[in-house]
Amino acid sequence: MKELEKNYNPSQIEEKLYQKWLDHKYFHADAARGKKEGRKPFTVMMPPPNVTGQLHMGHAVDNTMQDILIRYKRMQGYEALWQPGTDHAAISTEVKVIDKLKSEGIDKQDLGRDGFLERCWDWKREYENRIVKQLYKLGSSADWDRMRFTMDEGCSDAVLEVFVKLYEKGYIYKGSRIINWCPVCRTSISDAEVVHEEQNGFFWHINYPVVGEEGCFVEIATTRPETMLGDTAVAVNPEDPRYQKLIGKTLELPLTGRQIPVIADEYVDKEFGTGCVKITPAHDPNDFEVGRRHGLEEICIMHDDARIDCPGSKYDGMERYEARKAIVEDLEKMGLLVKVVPHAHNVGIHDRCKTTVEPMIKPQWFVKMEEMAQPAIQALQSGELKFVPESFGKTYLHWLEGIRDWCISRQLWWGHRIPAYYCQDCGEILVAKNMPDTCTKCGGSHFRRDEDTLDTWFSSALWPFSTLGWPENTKELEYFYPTDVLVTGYDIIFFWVVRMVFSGLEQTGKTPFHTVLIHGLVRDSQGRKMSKSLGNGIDPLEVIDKYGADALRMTLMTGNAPGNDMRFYWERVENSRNFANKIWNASRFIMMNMGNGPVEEAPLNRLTMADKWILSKVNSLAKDMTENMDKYELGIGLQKVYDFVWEEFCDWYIEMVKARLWDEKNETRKAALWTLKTVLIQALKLLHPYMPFITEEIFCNLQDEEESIMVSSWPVFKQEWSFAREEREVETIKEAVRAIRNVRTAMNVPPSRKAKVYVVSEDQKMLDIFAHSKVFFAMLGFASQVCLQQDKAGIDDDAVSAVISGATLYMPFAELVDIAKERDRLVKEKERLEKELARASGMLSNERFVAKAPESKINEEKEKQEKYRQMMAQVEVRLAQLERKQS
RNA sequence: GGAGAUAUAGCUCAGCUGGGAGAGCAUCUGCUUGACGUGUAGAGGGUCGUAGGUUCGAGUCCUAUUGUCUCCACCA
Repeated sequence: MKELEKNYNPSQIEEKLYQKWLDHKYFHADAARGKKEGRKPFTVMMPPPNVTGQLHMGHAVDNTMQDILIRYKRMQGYEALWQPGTDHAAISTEVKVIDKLKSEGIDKQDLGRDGFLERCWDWKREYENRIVKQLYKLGSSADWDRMRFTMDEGCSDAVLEVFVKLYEKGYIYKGSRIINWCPVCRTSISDAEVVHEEQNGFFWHINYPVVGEEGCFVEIATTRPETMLGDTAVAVNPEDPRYQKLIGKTLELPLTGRQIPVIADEYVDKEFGTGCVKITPAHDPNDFEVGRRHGLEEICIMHDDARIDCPGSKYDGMERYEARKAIVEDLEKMGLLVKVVPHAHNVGIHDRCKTTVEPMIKPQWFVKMEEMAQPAIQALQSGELKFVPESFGKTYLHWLEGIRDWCISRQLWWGHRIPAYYCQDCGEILVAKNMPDTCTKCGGSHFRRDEDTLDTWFSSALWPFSTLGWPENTKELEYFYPTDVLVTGYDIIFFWVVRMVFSGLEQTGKTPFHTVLIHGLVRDSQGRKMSKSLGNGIDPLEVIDKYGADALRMTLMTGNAPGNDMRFYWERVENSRNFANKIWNASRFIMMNMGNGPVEEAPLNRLTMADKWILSKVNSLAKDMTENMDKYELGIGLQKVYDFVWEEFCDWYIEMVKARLWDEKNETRKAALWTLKTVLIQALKLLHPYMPFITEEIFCNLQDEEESIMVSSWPVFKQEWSFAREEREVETIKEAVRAIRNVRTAMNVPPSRKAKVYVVSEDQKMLDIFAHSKVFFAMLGFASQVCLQQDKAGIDDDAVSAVISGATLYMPFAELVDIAKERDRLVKEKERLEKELARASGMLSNERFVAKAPESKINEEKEKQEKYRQMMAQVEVRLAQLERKQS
C-alpha cells in the first residue's frame, strides 16, 4: 500500500488525474452504447462561453454545478452527456478584433469583409483554446470530443434552416422600426444590451410659436434639444383642460420654420414637465409609437455616427452634443429659451462600449414573438418546464408576457450572415439557405446578399439541438434530446433561456430541457459585483493554483442555496482546503493501518456496535445525499458529507477504533479495518461529484479493484447495512463521553489526571451498552477504569456526577472538586431540566395538543418527559447529598 | 411605475413538506495522546426585522409594515 504525503498537495495530482480521465475517455458519452446497454440518457448543455472570454467566478460556479450533476448521474449509471462548446460572441469579438487592428494602424473597412473575417477566425482559433484549457483546470468532465462552436458548419446550417423556416411561416419580417443604435459600434443592439444609467442633465424649456397668433407660444421641455430638428408634432394629454384649445392648432418649429400640428395623445403625462411634449418619431421610442398612431412624418436627423444629418442647415455635420450646444445658444438668442432646469434622468448606454445609444429608425429584421411566446408560457404553466428555485419562473413569465418583437439583425460582419437575397433586377427579397439561381418574380439572376448578420442569441437559442446534429435526425438527437437540466445565472434568463425554450418548442416541438437550475452571482467580500472596472474580481485560476480545484469547487458550493448570490472569502477557501486535508489524513491513517496485505471482507455479524453504527450512518447518508441531489440542493448535500466525514467518521469513529487497530491480537481488528475502508470508500464516492480530484487520488491508492472512482457506482441505501439499535447505542455512548468531558472541563480537571468512571443504572440493558465501551473511555484518555453497577455501592458521596438519559456517571476525584462549584453546576442543570419539563408538560397538558397532534409526536413528547423526570430525580438526589456533606 | 428576492450568533450564510435555533470564520479557555495544529476538546454569543393573524404548536404559512438588494419599464 502506498504511503501518502503528510499534507494534501493538489497541484501535484490534479493535472495528472485530469489527463488520465481524458486518456480513458471517461467523459465521452455515446448514444449507441447507451442504447445498447440500456442506459438512460442524462444531458446537460454547457452554456457556451465566449471565445474571447477568460474564466471568471461566474463560469466557475456554473460549471461546477453542471459537473456535479453530470458526475453524479454518470455514477448512477446514466449515459451522461455534458455537451461543451463556445460562442462566437458577435459584438464582443468584433470590438476586440477592431481594437487590435487599430493598434496595428488598420481600419476594418480597409480589410474588407473577407479580410476582416479572416482576422476574426484567427482570433477565435487563438483564444478558444484558452478558455477550454481553463475549464479543464476546474475538473469539468465535459465531452470535449463533441466540442462545438456556434459558427461551425453544423450550427450555422441550423441557423439558416431556422431563419428560412421562420421566414416562410411569416414569423420573420423586415421592417423599419425604431431600434437602439450604437453610434460607435455602428450597429443596432437589442433592448437587453442597453443599460440605463442615471446622469445629471438639464431640462431645456423652449417656446414654440403658434402659427397665426402673434406672441402666443407653447412651452415644451426636453432633455435632448438637438432632436427638435426632427420634431413633427407637439402632443398634449386629451384630458388636460389647460390645453384643450390648442389641440389641432399649428406651431412653427423654431430653427427650421417647419409647421407642425398640436395633437392629443394619452401618452402625455399632465403632471410632468409642462404637459406639452415635442414629438420626434425618428429618435425616441415613445414618440415613434405616437407618430405611428397619428400618421406623423418620421424625419431622421442623424447619420450612423450620430452627426447631424440636416442638409442645408447650419447644424448639418455637427456632432450630436456640439449641435445641442449650438441649438441652445441660437434659441437663447431668439428669445425662445424659457429656462434651463437641472434634471437627473436615465440615459441608455451600450453595455459593451458604454456609448450613449441613439434611438433610430432603420430597416431591420425582426422575429414576431406573439405566437411563439404562447407555447413557452404554457410549458411553464403545465409543469413541463420547471425552475429551481421556482420563483424564477415568475421572472420568466413576466418577460414572456410582455415580450416585444425581437430585432435580430446586426450591422456587424462577425456572425451568421442573414440569408436574404435582393434581386438586382426587380428588388424582390428571396430568403433561402443558398443563393438562388433565378428570381422567382422576374426571373433575373443577379442578387445581392443582405449585409447584416444575426444577433448572437439567435444561434445560442438553438444550442440544445443544433449541437446534437439538428436539422438532421441524428442518433444523438434522438437519444439525448430533449436535454435534462440547464444550469445558468439568473442574469441571462431573458437573453438565453427564454429564447432556447421558444426555439426548441417551435423547431422540435419539445422544451429543450425540463429543469432550469438557477444560481446567483459570486460577489466580493463586501457584496459588490465583481467587475473589471472595480478591479475586485478574484481569478478562479489563482484560487486553483493556491488551494486546488477541489477547494474552489467546495467553496462555491458550501452554504449556498439555488438562486442566491454568495460572497467570496479567502477564509472559506482555506476551510475547504482544510477539509480536503482532513480526508487526506484520515485516509492516510487508514492506509497506514491496513499494512500491505489485502483487507479481508468482514461478515456483518463480526462487526462491533461501533462498526455497525458508522456503517449504518454512511448508509443513510447515501440515501440523504441522493435525495438532495435529486432536488438540486447541492449545498445541503455537501454539508451532509462534510459533517459525516469530519464529525462522525474522523472525530468519533476513528477515535473509537484506534485501540483495536493498535492491538494486533485483537479479534475485532479485521472488522475495524474492513469497516474503515468500506465506509471511507462510500464517503469518497458521495463526495466525488463535488471534489473529483482528491477523491480519485485516494480511491486509487486505497483499492486495486476499480481503476477510477468517476466510473464507479453511486452508493445506494442497503437494508442490510441499516442498524437502528446500534445507532441508538452509540448515541448513548457519545452522550456519556460528552457529559464526562463537560464535567471535567467545568471542574477544571487537567486531561492528564485520570480517574475512575462509574456507570450506574438500574437498567441492565443500559449497562450492557457500556460493557462494550470501556475501551472508549480508556482511549479518550480520562478513565483509569470503568465500573458498571446497578447501584451506588462503593461510590463516595462527593464523587462528581453527570446525568444522562438512563444512567448516572460518577467520577470519584473528590480531592479535585470544589463542592460549592459542583453545587452551582447541579443547580444550573436543575434549572435547565425544569425548563424542559415545563415545555413537555405544557404541551402534554394542553388538551387540544393531545387531541390534534399526531400520535407519534405525542409519544415522542411523553418519552422526553419521562427521560427528563428521571434525570431530574438524579440531580435532586445529588443535590441533597451535597447539602448533607456541607452541613 | 411594475415585479421579485432578502432580513436568523460579531461577520458570511444554511435551516427542504410548520414539531426541542445550526455551520464556517472571529473571540475566549484547555490539549506536544503514535492521521491531520490545514489538528483536537470545550465556552460565550440569537426575544430568527416589526406588528397582527392561522394553528395544539410558527424562523418556517398568511396579511400589513420597515430596511436592503436585484430585475424589468422608463417621463419627454
